[in-house]
Amino acid sequence: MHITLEADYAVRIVDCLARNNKRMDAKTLSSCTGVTLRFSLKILRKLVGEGVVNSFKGTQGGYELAKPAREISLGEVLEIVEGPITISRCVGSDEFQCTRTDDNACRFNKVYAEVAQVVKEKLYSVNFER
Amino acid sequence: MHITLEADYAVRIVDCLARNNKRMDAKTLSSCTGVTLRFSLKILRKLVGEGVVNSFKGTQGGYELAKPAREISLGEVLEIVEGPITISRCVGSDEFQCTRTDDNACRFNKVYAEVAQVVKEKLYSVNFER
DNA sequence: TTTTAAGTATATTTAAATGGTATACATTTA
DNA sequence: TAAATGTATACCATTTAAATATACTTAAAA
Repeated sequence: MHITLEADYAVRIVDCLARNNKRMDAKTLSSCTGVTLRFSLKILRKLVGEGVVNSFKGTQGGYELAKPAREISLGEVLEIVEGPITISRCVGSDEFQCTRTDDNACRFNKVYAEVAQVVKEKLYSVNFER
Repeated sequence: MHITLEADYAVRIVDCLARNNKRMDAKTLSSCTGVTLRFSLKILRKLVGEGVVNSFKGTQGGYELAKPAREISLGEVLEIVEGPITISRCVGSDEFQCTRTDDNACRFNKVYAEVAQVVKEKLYSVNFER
């Protein structure tokens, strides 16, 4: 029940941008966060795609937060990289569907859903403002 | 942020024992839970080792709960199979230790620890009584 | 118009975790 | 003592995660 390294990296990157509060190129971000350049680019693309980060091409190009740090939540960043926060694989309408037929099969899925909800609330209550 | 299939299997097995409330051999448990016999045995060993299930050898042997279903929590079973419930890899004194040195590195680990605590409380509040 | 930096797309590689098997052996009880 | 059952250890296969590589395109500023 861990977050992936990639998700942790994404958090570092957003945090780095939030703390410096200026446009930064991928190379600088890479050394700031300790994430390899290539992998940084990969993650940055996802963040840009979901509207958390803006990118700028050309000289003096780079990345900056697309909105105030206060409006970016930890949960948001994690879900961009990890997908929806769920505990059980059955809960949530993923591609993974439970195939069990006995009625007691999913007795605990209700619990898992509740847990996921609590986790979500907690993670969305934290933002990147210093 | 999912539980593993193995953990889900372990829950099924304990649940099956709790619902039937009698000694059951591995083969029966296997067909009851839909987990392969071999893999059931592997999981059962862990459950026996941690005192959740008792095993009996010989003819009429098999497995039964080592204590009342009410006293076995979902969290307990999950942690037996998955290890300690944590969100970040740094939090919790695992073998994995954070090597980052900048002071902002673990700004979010406090949050992760809180989340893990909430998850734990929720999972330990549910037991296997019908 | 050249340089710098990012975008896109795809593919490969490596490593770790997960899920599942196989073999050989030990114990118990009818 | 034989049949049924559990134990221990090692192994293998698959999947997922993490990281790298290649090649080409687009955009902006000096």
